[in-house]
Amino acid sequence: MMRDRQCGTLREEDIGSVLAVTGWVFRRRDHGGLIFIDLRDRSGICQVVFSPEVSGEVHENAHNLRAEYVISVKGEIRRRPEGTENRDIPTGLVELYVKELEVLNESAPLPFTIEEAAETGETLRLKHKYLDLRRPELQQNIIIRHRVAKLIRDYLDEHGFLEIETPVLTKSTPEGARDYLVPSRLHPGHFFALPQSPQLFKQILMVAGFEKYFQIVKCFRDEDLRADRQPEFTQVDLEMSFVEKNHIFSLIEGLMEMLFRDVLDIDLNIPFQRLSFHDSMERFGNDKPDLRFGLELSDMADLAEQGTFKVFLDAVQSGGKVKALNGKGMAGLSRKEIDMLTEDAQSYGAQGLAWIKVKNGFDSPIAKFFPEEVLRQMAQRLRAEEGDLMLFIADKPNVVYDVLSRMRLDLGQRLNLIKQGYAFAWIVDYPLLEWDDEEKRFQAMHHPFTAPIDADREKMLAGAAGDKTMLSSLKAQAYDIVLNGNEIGGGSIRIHKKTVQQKMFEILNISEKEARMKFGFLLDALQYGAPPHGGIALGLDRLVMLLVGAQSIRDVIAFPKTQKASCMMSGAPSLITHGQLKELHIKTDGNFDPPEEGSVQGQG
RNA sequence: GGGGCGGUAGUUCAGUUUGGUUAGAACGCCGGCCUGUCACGCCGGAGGUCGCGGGUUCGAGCCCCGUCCGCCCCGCCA
Repeated sequence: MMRDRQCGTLREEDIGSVLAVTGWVFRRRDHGGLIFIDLRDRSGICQVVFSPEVSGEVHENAHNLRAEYVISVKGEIRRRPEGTENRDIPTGLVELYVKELEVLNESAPLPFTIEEAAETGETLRLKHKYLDLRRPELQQNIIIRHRVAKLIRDYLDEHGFLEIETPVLTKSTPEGARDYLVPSRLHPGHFFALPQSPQLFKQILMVAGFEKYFQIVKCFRDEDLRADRQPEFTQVDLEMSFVEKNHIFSLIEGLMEMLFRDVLDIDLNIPFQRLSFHDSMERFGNDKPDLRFGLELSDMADLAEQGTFKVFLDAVQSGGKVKALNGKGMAGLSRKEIDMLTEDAQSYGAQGLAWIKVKNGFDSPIAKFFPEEVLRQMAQRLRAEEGDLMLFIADKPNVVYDVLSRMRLDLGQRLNLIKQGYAFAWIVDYPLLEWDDEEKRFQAMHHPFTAPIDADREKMLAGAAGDKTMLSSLKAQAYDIVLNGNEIGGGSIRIHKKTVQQKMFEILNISEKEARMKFGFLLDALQYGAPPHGGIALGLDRLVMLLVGAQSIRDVIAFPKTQKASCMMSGAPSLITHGQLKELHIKTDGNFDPPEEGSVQGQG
């Protein structure tokens, strides 16, 4: 080892010892006489001192040190002179007086300084990700990510789970997201797909009798990116046999409890609250509510019907909804400010925004359409008091939910309602199916292997595949886990009987031939004694993002991709040679000018 | 595919509204001075394809058209 200790570990008890440390020159303060350097390694920083009184030669050489040079220094640990201690850092009571200096490597001037990297444009940081990652904050994120993964492995191991790998080169399944495809050289015209998740394989592992499987695994989806979505991301994927959803819930609750205690020293309240999909939509407008604050939606349809405001009446009569939020203390808003709220609502898809100020009675352009008593009941239902602003959206149900759920988040922020902390919830009783108006058929809301709730199984098996009302009413044994308004995982109890699975395909209008072609291996497996089973997949990137308080999962992924799914550092994706294309039996249709054989590949 | 914001020195930004002399600041970098600093200080210096292409104009960082890249969002995706 080139060093005796790590920089961040030096303490008072080391005073008098002669030790070697290595690291990067973080900051230098060259006084001409004395030279101070903050030396940084993974553990932290310590101050090293070059004094001509210790060694004239070493002191002379130290003038040439620059930012991010990698050095090894050896010398005596001394107590800092009284009054010069730095109480802000753990090593601040001591310093290393350098007797020997070795420059292990020099560094070119940096494109951005390590300490100010956080304020540097992301393009540049992504291009030089190795420098961005030198920042203590980002390094901490990656270290915590490691710890989380390690804790999860240990926890699941203790609970009898086996980590089993599944193929990365697998079969394309057109359901769900767009696949990343990999051409097969040995099968011209054929393609592998990178897995969107190991769904089918983990179910087959249950049929194989492993009972408890897990994997921390990369998944791939060729869809557009967001701050919390990358084309390749990591799932904590698990599956269990002989379980009901409650078993999965308590397993995951125990896991979260352990993680939050270990990483954040926070005691979570378990079990987490459960909310049906229906209630979540009615109360919060979406199925990933941020439960750190109230500001719930209230249904106003019955009261709206007692007035003569045409927009409200039309909405109710055409099967829509009228719902409202209470803008606490917002009655003082000017007309212009309310117009801005209206613009927000419109940008979220609403036709308009109706409002009533509770201020010396009821102040609103639409107040005249309602009897005083109805207005009072509206206020009562919203718990609106003098000084509040009632905000209404009337439209098709999905528009009302969508607009108000977003306005709820906006107002929560604006009114500073969002409390510090971590609010978990299970969202349960999802509809099994979802009508796809474009394709005029039902889609599986979760995926086609999700079982209906026990109470609905017979109804599903007996019903006609075209019975829209019946099919819409079926509930699934599917569940999502939500944290502070983020979906961090989801899963279901699966169908383990071939007859039910076949019925499911029938409902989804997938022919037997088509089902065989796409999922034949699963159907085969299901007929040989498949146990009841179910599981869940957690988004590791999002979970770590929330644990470290990052704004984007890019900050918890060592080498993330840009919004256009390219890697600024490596230049991927890149053109390939004619020879490579030919070997794969692929012709591209554009004039992309692939590089010639043997030529150096361009960097984007 | 669509909407919004951004791209000017190594970096972060100002300058764009209203086109006009030599495009500025801070930090960083280079040189000098400095023995208790910790964002060290002081003095001096270098550093620019104003993302790229085209257009309008006597004249474009600024106006117009196109295009590329990054970020946020919708669609998409669980």
